[in-house]
Amino acid sequence: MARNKRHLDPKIKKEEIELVATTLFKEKGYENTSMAEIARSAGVAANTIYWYFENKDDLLIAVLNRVVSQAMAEVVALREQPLGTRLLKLIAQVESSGSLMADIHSRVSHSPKVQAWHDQFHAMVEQLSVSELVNAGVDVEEAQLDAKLLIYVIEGLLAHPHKLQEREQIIDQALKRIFA
Amino acid sequence: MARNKRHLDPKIKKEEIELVATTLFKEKGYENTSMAEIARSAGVAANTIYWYFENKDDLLIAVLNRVVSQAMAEVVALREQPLGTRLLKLIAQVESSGSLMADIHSRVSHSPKVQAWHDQFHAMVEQLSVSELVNAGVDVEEAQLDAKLLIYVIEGLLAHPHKLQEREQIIDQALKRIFA
DNA sequence: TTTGTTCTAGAATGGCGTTCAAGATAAATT
DNA sequence: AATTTATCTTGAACGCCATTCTAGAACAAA
Repeated sequence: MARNKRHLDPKIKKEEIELVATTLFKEKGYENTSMAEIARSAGVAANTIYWYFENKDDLLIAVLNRVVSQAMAEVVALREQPLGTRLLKLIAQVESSGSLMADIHSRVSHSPKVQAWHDQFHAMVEQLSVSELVNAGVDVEEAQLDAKLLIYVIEGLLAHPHKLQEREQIIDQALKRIFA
Repeated sequence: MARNKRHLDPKIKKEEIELVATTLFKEKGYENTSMAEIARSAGVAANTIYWYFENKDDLLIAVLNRVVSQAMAEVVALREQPLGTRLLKLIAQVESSGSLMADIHSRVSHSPKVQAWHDQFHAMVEQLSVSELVNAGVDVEEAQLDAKLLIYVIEGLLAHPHKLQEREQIIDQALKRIFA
């Protein structure tokens, strides 16, 4: 017993755990997914996960990096499209990640690492938004503030359920107010 | 043993539990406060709480009602003040409740009751915001959308740390954009 | 005095994230 | 080829948590 599966490439093992965790976190949310379940789905013992990740929050961060980098790639492919269209697409993307974004916020107070990830992510998004706004003709000084407004509106849209049409209306309104 | 404390007015007992829970939830957040700790602080056995409340989420709802009704009273006292001032005061109020607002969002997916409370609370705040905006001269049709924008911005401010000055700037900017 | 309702608490349950100790496997060194 | 070392894997346990079970105490009504 205590059979070892070293013959399976160990680099794939970590990958597999991240992949399974990504799926489960997206489907059922962070809190509703137990380490035991992740392990079962990945075909390893529960404590094996702890060889690759310090704890559950670290696994969450790995999942987040994975999800964000993929989303970024898909959003970059859409440059040339108008800002509103891209925002809606971005929101749809993030929304397909289920409650992941909400999960981040609820873990921020528990884990300094998640906190750090969150802050950095916010800074990045804010920077991107500012340059988008400046590009679109907003005064440089005000772009900083407008970016925050826009981000908070988007977070609100993500955190609360909306019909697609409602979402479009709200985004339109936000842009209209900013570019009035 | 199994000494009973009936001589202490039982209506005060429930009150005491709610009061202690309010303090602890505000101080340390919902997830970081255990039922055992609440019970200890209230001077009862852990399971006694379950006579008064179905579960921890129900206790949270009782605490929320308590906090909100108090906050509402203090905000009403400020009518006559301009909208921006009142918003800042409101945010300061809510912020003094620690991570309570964030805790709601993180419990919404776990408890249908918390979900219902959250939805109702949102509807109420939205209604109030709409009438504020209409009062302040915003077109009735647009007030609906602007209210959502405003609420999401406020939620964003609550969910993320800001210096007082930053907060004022962001609120000013939001109002400026809406009333442009 | 008896009966019933309201309340209390010790003990147990089951689930969770996490740690421990004991190995198995494969690679590196002799 | 033999031995040591580093890398992995695991069953079993730990401590904490929300919650439930069961027995019974306190009081009110009959």
